[in-house]
Amino acid sequence: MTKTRNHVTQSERTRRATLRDVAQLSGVSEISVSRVMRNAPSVSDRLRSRVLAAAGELGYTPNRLAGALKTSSTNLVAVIVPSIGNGVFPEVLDGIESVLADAGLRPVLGITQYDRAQEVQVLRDMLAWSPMGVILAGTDHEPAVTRMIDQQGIPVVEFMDIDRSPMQSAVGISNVKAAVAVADLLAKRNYKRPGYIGAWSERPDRSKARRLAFEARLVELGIPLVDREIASVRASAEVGAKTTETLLKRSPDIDAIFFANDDQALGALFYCQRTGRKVPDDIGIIGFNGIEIGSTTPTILASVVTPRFQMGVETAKLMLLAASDPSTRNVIDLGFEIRLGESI
Amino acid sequence: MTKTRNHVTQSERTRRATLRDVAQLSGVSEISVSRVMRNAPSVSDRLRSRVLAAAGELGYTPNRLAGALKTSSTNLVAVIVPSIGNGVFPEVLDGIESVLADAGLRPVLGITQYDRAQEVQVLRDMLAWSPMGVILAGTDHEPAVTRMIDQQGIPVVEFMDIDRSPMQSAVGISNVKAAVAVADLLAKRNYKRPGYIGAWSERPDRSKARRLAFEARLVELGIPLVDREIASVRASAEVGAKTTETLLKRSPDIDAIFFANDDQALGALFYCQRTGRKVPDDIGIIGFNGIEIGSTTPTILASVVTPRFQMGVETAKLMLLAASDPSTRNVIDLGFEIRLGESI
DNA sequence: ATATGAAATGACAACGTTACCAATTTACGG
DNA sequence: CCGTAAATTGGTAACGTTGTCATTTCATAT
Repeated sequence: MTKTRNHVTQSERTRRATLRDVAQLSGVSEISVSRVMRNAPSVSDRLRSRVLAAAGELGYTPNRLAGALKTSSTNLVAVIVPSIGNGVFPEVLDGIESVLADAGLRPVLGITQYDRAQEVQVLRDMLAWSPMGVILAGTDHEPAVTRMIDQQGIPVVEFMDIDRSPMQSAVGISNVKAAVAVADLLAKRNYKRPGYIGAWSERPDRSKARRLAFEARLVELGIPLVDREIASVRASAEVGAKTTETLLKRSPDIDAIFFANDDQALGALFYCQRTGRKVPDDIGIIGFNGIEIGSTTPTILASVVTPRFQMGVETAKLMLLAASDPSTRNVIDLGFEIRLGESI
Repeated sequence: MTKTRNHVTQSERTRRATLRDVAQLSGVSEISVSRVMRNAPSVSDRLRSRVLAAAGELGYTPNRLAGALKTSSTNLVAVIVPSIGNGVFPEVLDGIESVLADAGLRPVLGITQYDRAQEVQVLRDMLAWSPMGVILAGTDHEPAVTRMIDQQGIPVVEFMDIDRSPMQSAVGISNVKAAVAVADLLAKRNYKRPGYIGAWSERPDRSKARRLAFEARLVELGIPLVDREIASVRASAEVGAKTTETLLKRSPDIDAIFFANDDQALGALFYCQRTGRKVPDDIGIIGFNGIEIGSTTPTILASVVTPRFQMGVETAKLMLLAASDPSTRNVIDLGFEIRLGESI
């Protein structure tokens, strides 16, 4: 037998145990240890228990780098989102993780800061780890993204909106339908002079598409948009108050505002109350996403409630499905619900 | 030369390009290609450009599984948190990611659901990938966690609280100091009958430690805690309203409540206003974390403001430091600030 | 007992990369 | 133009695992 190591260095002591160590201690072959660790079939109980004992004694942990190299498959899932600080993504991520974890898969996180070029770079970096799949936010990506994923031949699931057709599968809601529904609601409630407020963190096209659909519908309804304001910073309640102030100063006769997110909408709600405007009598407010706090405010915030956790769950489920059947091509519309609240 | 593949299968076409492919196309050795891809020194410009051309043509991406196996080092950082749906962790994670990304490192995400046993399991799973470091929430872990990390000999940084001594390094605030500060504030504002409200998502000991410190200080100040209520579900505004109702029904003479989180505190604030209790005249409310919305409410929420993003940033920086100098042992107290607001 | 097939076990060669050393080329002073 | 050192290039052997195939052991029917 070849003596690979003929000098026992200090690192010898702390070296991570390998299959070989376990095999030697338990007096079986390496491949048998491998089979035991993987719960592969064709292993006798006697051998299994002997191996497990040795593995326990050595504190052996399989080295997935080696295993993955050999099988060229990992339990890693690349999850790339625009942001994670606040807003909707943490909740979606929560749903994703909960399903992946049960399936023994691990999310590897990438954040793009809403920058398409960064998405490409992050994806490239992640693909070097041979993830078994990729989860992306939105359906609007650089061509390179599609190309790289196609080349790897792994499943992709896109979550958030389903207004454009996805690379393979997608889970989300129709932002267009939501925008139309809000416009219809405003008309039904007899608002005549609607406005729109968004923010930087709503930059991607799904938000723009939503706004355009909103404006188009308003025109159809005969109550065209009076004015809009898109903050150039991340959405927050503070910013919501500021943008509302700006918008109302410029167009004081606006009688309802559709916000691209609830943070701004709440800020606006509080701003109006502080400045003596009656909501919804003087001005109607409706937000987007249906964050929890909005349903407990003294004036309950109207909002388009999106199923964020469930979106994550369904996204991950679709990933599992695609893993077992690569031909999977699904688009799941989770729909939305309008919480009327008391602000509209 | 050995012909490794003598049958060109269909997969041959889609097979991911390897060093060998690039080497053959560019007419250099594999090791030279490796050097070019890693920007290793001792490569002539001529060779470099030839290799890069070939790599580009083949769409070659290095296989990190192989590289990592050989060097037994990765750019992966295991990040294990109790939860991610809402609350403080997304913001910390945001800070962590922003620093790691700049350093070319990737967070691999693990969620424990506040379950210590799960933390062990998740960590074990992640260590199989030989991460270059581990980031954990809190300083209270199963002995197995410490053991496994020690055995791997990699850096750990614990973030959140720094009241117990960390395995290696930690970044956070002192929950004990914060609790004492709140108790002192209540005394100074002449509250006499304080209460405490927490929730399930505050389960770990850092929250308990905070509560105990709060109670102990109140005793010292001669205004012992009147009553407390710990919701057995995740914190939310809705739950905050409910727990407040329960607490005040049981102990109607409570004149101030310290909440373990701002979600519940906001719910309580709204609940009191809805039910005609004047805040802070009838009852004082102070929360924990200082979430943004609390600073725009008509009655600004008093809260202990914690530097969550910065906590993530400093945590990741410490990880980088420990990566270059494994003997790093730091404890960074980021401190907190009390936003007095208008609710206390 | 013996034949027969199934179950259990093992030997060996990869997977794609990089560390380590050796070989070759280049640069430059005398 | 030569010798020497530095810079550049390459050969070989791992890293720790698993797929493939061969070999051994075992159970069962005859």
